[in-house]
Amino acid sequence: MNPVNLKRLAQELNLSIATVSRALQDSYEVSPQTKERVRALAAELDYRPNEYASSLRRNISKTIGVVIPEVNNHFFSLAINGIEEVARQNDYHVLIYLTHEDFEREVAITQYLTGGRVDGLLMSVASGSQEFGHLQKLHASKPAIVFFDRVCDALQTAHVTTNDYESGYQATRHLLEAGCRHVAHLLVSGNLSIGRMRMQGYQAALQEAGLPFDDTLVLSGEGDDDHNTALIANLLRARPEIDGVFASVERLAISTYLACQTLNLTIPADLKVIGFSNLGVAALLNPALTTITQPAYEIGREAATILLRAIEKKRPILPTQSVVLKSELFPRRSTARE
Amino acid sequence: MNPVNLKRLAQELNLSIATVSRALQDSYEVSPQTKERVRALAAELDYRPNEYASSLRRNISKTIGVVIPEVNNHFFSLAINGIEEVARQNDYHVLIYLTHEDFEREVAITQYLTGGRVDGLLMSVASGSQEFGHLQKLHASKPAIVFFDRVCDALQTAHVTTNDYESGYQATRHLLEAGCRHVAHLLVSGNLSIGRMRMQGYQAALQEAGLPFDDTLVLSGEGDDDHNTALIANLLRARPEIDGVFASVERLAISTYLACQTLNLTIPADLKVIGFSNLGVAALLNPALTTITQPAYEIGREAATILLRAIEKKRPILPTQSVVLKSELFPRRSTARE
DNA sequence: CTGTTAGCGCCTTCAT
DNA sequence: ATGAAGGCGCTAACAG
Repeated sequence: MNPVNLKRLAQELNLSIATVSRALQDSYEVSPQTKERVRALAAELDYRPNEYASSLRRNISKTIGVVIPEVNNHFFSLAINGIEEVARQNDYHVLIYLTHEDFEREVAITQYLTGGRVDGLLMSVASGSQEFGHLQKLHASKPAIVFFDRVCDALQTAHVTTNDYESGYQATRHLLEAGCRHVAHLLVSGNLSIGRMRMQGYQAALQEAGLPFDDTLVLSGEGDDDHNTALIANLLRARPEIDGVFASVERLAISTYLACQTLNLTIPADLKVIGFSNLGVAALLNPALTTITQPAYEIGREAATILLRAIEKKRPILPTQSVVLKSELFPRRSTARE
Repeated sequence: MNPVNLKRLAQELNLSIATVSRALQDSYEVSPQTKERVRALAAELDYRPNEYASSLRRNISKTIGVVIPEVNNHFFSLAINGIEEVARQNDYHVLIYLTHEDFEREVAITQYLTGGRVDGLLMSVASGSQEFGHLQKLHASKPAIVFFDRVCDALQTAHVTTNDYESGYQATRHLLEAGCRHVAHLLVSGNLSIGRMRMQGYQAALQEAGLPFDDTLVLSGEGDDDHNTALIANLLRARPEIDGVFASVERLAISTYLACQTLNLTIPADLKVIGFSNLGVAALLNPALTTITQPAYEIGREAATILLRAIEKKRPILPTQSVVLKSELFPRRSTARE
């Protein structure tokens, strides 16, 4: 059984390969009758073009890559959901790579990607990344890049983010208004743009309330969950005056909850907690956890849309195309998927 | 600036393209000195092979596809985590496709994949899929397929599953031993293998306890979360004798919880609930939710390992290579990622 | 050990 | 409206 390719179709129809190719692309310079004949046989034999050949020839892969820290996280899951949606609508394929917050892996992956495998890239940088030579090299090599959530400012391209400064400010104010006077702040990494923005919001709210900024109340939780939980427990034990916690990511909010369990602290009676979270259900299951939810699905859609549009138009992406979406305070539900 | 390809390297080194190619593949029939010269220049120019050309020529793409219902779900997220891990270790790329439990999409995706874009496929079928002609056609066309969790028996290949019958039995027994006499069962779809197995375990436990199987206590929740929650609330309202619920998937367990809230029922005082869940944190955040956790990460690793091994050896996958892993009852944590 | 040659399947001038 | 021919970048068989 011969493989079903253009050659085979051409032979069976007594046409040239070129004509068959054109017919399948619905070229205007092929007669309607011929088109019909070609299409009929293609359907009958279930012809599928070899996309690798096409990619090689046209230097376009119809594939985008998604590079994120992890997928086991509602924010990124929902974002992928949005990305995949847009990709499929435009007949693009989605390759996925996980950095696990590890700089080395991120570098390895970007190298892996230099070489035309993808037409574009959607990326949220790892918390350990401080240096961006690998991204610059990649960007120079070809693919368009759009950052979402965790941004890299060193590249001349668009970002899709949320109003992190404002959210940090509002979250902190929420605690202050509830009567807190010693608010701790938990963040993943001071390297990350989102961490910095949220922290600035936190500082602004404190300042506005006439409270001092105490950097010993700021904790950076970069390890695994158990480690972070222990760190938080230590902090709470050492500083009993802490009456509020603003967790800048979901996992730290949960670790805070667990730390409170071990210390027999009740939320929100003993300690008020507010945290970023896209795990809508967790908030529902435990109303004591106050949350800020990012529109993750929309972020994914938005980022993918900008990327694909730029690819199709073969135009570089400009920073001016960046988009800032709004997070939702105290949401009742996680973002729906469609 | 010329593109950096084999031709370019060959010219600059006064070698033939073939020799350069061989040198980069560390072929034994190239002198060490030449290899070194080639490697040095390749590194200097940051040469990256064009993988599409290579794929075209060798008819191997070093890419696998993952087709799953959704990613915004801890089970699948963790599975992807495991899959990506194994793939990267073996220098494979991972394409991802979401069916959203929709049969039509599943068919469209499989057609999309017929044509050599992937060497293999990892798949968990959509709940709406009852007919598997699309999968058989795909399988016949080329790529190796391994099913995980939601299996398709119609294909002659391996599955990676968990001990669903046993888990269903144990979950139901857990409720019976806690004194329940009217245990409802919630499942996604009677079409799915996992649904059937878990239900059989449920029935076996009832039978063993001398209780009748009442199919009006079995609810199939195929809609969205709000819809399911309403269905469950209706059931609980109409049948106040229900004192236990066995939810066969996480989302239904959560919907049960929400339904109880609207009815002012307390778990576990008024109603005992046990559910499959990979959302370890949710269970931690609400200890009233008793859970069964599948080793999702290991399932992903296992499935990917079987698939890649078969691809590398160019051997068909046999049903005898199937693996059954064990779910964990009442776990303290979700499966770690590494 | 190295080079020459012939494609993989597809697209795209250029010619008719 | 159709065909012939060349080449995308790489690999593999065959020479030497």
